[in-house]
Amino acid sequence: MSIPTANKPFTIQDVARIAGVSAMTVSRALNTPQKVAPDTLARVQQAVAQTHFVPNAMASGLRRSRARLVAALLPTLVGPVFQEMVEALDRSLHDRGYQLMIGQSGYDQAREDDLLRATIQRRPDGIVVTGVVRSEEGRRALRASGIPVVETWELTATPVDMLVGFSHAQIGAAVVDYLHQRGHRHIAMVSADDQRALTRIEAFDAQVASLGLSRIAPAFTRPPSTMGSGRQGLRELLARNPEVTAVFCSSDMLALGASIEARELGLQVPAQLAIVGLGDQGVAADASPPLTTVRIDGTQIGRLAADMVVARAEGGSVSPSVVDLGFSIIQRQSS
Amino acid sequence: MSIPTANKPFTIQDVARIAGVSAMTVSRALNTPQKVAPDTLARVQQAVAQTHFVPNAMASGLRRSRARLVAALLPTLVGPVFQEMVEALDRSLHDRGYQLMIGQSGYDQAREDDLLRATIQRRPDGIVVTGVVRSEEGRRALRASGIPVVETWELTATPVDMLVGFSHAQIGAAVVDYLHQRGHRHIAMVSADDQRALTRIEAFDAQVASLGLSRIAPAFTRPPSTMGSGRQGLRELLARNPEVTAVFCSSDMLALGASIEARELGLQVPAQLAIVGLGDQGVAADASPPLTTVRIDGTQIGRLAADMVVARAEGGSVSPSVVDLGFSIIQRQSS
DNA sequence: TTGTAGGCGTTATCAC
DNA sequence: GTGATAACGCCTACAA
Repeated sequence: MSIPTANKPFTIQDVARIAGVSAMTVSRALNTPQKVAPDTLARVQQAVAQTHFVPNAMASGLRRSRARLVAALLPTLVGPVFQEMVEALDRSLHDRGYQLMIGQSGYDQAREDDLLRATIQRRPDGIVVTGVVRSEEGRRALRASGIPVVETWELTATPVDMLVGFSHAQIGAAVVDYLHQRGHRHIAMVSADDQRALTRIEAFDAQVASLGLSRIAPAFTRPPSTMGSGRQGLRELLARNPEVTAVFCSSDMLALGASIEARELGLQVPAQLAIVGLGDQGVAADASPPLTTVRIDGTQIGRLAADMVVARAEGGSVSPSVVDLGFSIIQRQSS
Repeated sequence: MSIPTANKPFTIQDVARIAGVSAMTVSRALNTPQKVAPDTLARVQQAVAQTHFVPNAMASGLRRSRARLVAALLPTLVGPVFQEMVEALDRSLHDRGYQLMIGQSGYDQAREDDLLRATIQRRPDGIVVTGVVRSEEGRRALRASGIPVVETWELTATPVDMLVGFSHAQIGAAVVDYLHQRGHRHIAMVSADDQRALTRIEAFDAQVASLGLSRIAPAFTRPPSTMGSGRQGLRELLARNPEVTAVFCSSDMLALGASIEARELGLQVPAQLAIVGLGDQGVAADASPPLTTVRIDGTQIGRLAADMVVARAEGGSVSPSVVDLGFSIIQRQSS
């Protein structure tokens, strides 16, 4: 076997030469086989097979101004939070002949702008962003690029383009109401501290106040949200505020950790401590006790985002271009 | 604001015109700023800022035959198994100016070949595959492409190109030895049924036999490996073989589920049932009790794969081109 | 049904 | 230090 040095791969020209046709005919055989005579087609296919020719997508994308590629930008791949959405996006896009390209931004602003620029460079047919783009720089770059954009997982009055999300403020308030109705008077949060989480916290605190309860400062966790940080968060919270009888965790993994920690501390869930998670990504239902959680339909977000992006990439228009998907509280045994 | 139709984004020509220079000078200003006069540079930068110009990576990639892109192909993004590796890959590549593109293949053969082709089309500077490529078709396509390839997470006598992995057979045997030494005589597996898992099972069974123990059929789970399937797997296993005193789970999420289920069944871990996981991705250490697990250094795999791919993409050679990273059994309280 | 010419946006090369 | 030219590999438009 030869040393795998940069022996240039075959081009459409090479294949054409081997098949005894023009490059254009090879292109047709590959893209619109019905427009090629059967025996010509066979000769081309034979040459393609023989050379293992794979067309160069940079060249065809350049010529067509269509990359058949959609980019998804996520803060992190760690944890189950965005998996449903990515899964659904991937499936939907694949079915329509688009490839999904995933980029990780971290929860860091500079990194996000970097990634945004790198993504725009590839001229994908669409960009799906997790969360809303906050930097003016990033927003302008996106708009100037002319690429269809879907922001997700959050609402905003000023989307860059399209949006499919839900209200974190509503979630914060709804969870307070839910726990209050179930008799809890000392309720608190174990939460990440990203923008979406802060929005929930603000609404949570406001609702606590409007019900005449006293505000308890949340225990903040560092990203990524893991079982371990959930355990630590709950420990800190209860050390500081032992009167707490109910916690709302900003993700199911945190809630799972909190549940484990509660047991370690000798607290019965839900009798002595009620726990509510966020996301509902399987772990919640599979835990013991099964966790009450705020369900976010990631699959639906992914599907809608794919629909929107593809529609616009193919010249259609999308309406409504802003969708609030809402959420629901799934009651299980942890509360 | 204008309707976001396909108003063509600016090209390097537009920027050149605005800055009053040639396209070539803009290109230099962007790529080798030290080679242009300071005031020219300033004029170009001003024009770039004004237009929000972002260079077209398809065009530059085509011209340079370098995409500054590395593709990682994963069976799934669900679950923590490959996260460490992806995280490390992303970080290493980003630091060197490469972008990481992630593709999901599912555990499906046809889908994998599809994804391989789609990936080769983009002409990335390297491809990192999780697991070894099994289809002859896929292997040939990869070799013909001339793209540096790193297979990971597994060993094989016939790598496509480079490889950084570890021996699943050794793991299977080592876990049997470990549990046997700790006095267990009825040991079994709760396992996924992908190729790597099957290799572990085979070696596990062989070692069980060579120690004179009787073989117990594993409980198979469907991908993805979740806590829920771990719970179900253990339930099935114990229903069939109540004599089992130790289980080896093919991932930490399965082990976590098994641990939960054991508790539900009223079994003390580890007194009545020992549990060993695989992966060591945080959840193992954060569980209660903390889980004994076979540690795989995903970070190291990611880093090495990035090193290898970049070295080769930049014309260097890599040696050794096959690395066995090994594994270690981390003893915690579940065994 | 097939082929020829030209250009997508960028950069290597060589000339000034 | 800067610019003109050509070429990367493919496909649109048009011609045969």
